[in-house]
Amino acid sequence: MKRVLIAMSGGIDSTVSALLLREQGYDLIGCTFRTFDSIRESCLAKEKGCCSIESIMEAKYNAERLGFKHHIVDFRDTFRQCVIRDFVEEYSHGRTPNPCVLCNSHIKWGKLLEMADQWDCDYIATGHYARIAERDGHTYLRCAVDTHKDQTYFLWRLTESNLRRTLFPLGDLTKTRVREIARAHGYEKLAEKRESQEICFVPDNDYRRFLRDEGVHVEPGEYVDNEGHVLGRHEGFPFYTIGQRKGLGIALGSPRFVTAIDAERNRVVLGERDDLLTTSATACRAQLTDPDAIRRCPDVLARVRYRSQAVPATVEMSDPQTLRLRFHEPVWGVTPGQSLVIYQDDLVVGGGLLC
RNA sequence: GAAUCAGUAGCUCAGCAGGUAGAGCACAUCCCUUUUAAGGAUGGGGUCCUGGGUUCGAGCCCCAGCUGGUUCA
Repeated sequence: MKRVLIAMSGGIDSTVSALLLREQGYDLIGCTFRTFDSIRESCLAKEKGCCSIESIMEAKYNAERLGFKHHIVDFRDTFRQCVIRDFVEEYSHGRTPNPCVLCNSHIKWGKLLEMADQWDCDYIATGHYARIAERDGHTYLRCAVDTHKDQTYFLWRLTESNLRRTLFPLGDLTKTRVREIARAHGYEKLAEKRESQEICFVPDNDYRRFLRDEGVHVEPGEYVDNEGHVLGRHEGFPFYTIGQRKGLGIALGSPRFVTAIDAERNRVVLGERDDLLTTSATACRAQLTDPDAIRRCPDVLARVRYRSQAVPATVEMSDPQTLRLRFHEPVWGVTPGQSLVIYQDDLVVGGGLLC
């Protein structure tokens, strides 16, 4: 009997995943990470985040109810080292990070696989909406059947060896179906639960407050236009992101968007919506499943933000670490720090960090 | 000092034979969403500079004042 270590958050997706795997006859061990302490009052007042103590206990309870062992593992130090530090660093440099991408590769897969070895597990499993597929002898991440819930964007950093030991029980299911399964098994409350939607270590959804608490230096600066004319004052560049419109607190007659962030001079550049259209982009720290395949066939679909439309593009590789993309149509809001994920058909063929 | 223009929602402005006000932007809430955003929907907001006067009735007319801009001396 194959043994699977399943990551459980206490939410519906991982619980249904466990349920399905058990039905498929796997021997399960459950595991929940303790990644962060949300001790802020403002956080406690809000709904419990996926990493709250309540969720951890719920995960444990669900595992026991399903009849398998469950471990709570304290990764607070590692999480801070890998994920939070990068998050704070990136914002401090005027960039906009994807903490989930780092967490997935370092914590979820990195640590989970170590533990899988420790506990003699053949596979690890999570409740992500994604699939795995083979092509030309390579193992690829593949989009979920439920395109609306597809989470491959956050998983692009997983390696082939990661994927070969991974099971995604929800990849072929729609969210609606997952809810039905939960209900059918008596998990009524879980089925009704809202989608979690905030950064897990920022349960009150106020990342600005979080940055302040983490000691990021923030001081007011100037809004300027493309020519450098001063338009007004902002609260400090780390509080803004490319493409942001709301919360600028400045009225200039027509909608303005953040088009650039100048961390050096603490300036935030505002422009019109169309100023954010580009036909090229560069991504660093790139990763390709099969670089040769991309050289042979460099036409891809590129996604520049989670849930944004993937656009046809051509990849030019200068060095293995860097991807240069030429979009066949303008894309809006390329943002340094965000992930670039490239697809061929519904396979994730690579990704990188936009710069 | 004189002449002149302006003073209406947080901002920029529109309004009219004189009948107790509107638009864009901003802002708030909700929807969407395991990042930041975007997008969609809904909504809150105004002593119409002040004081008099004319009128059944004034943001709109008249007088005075205050404030700001411009021009002339």
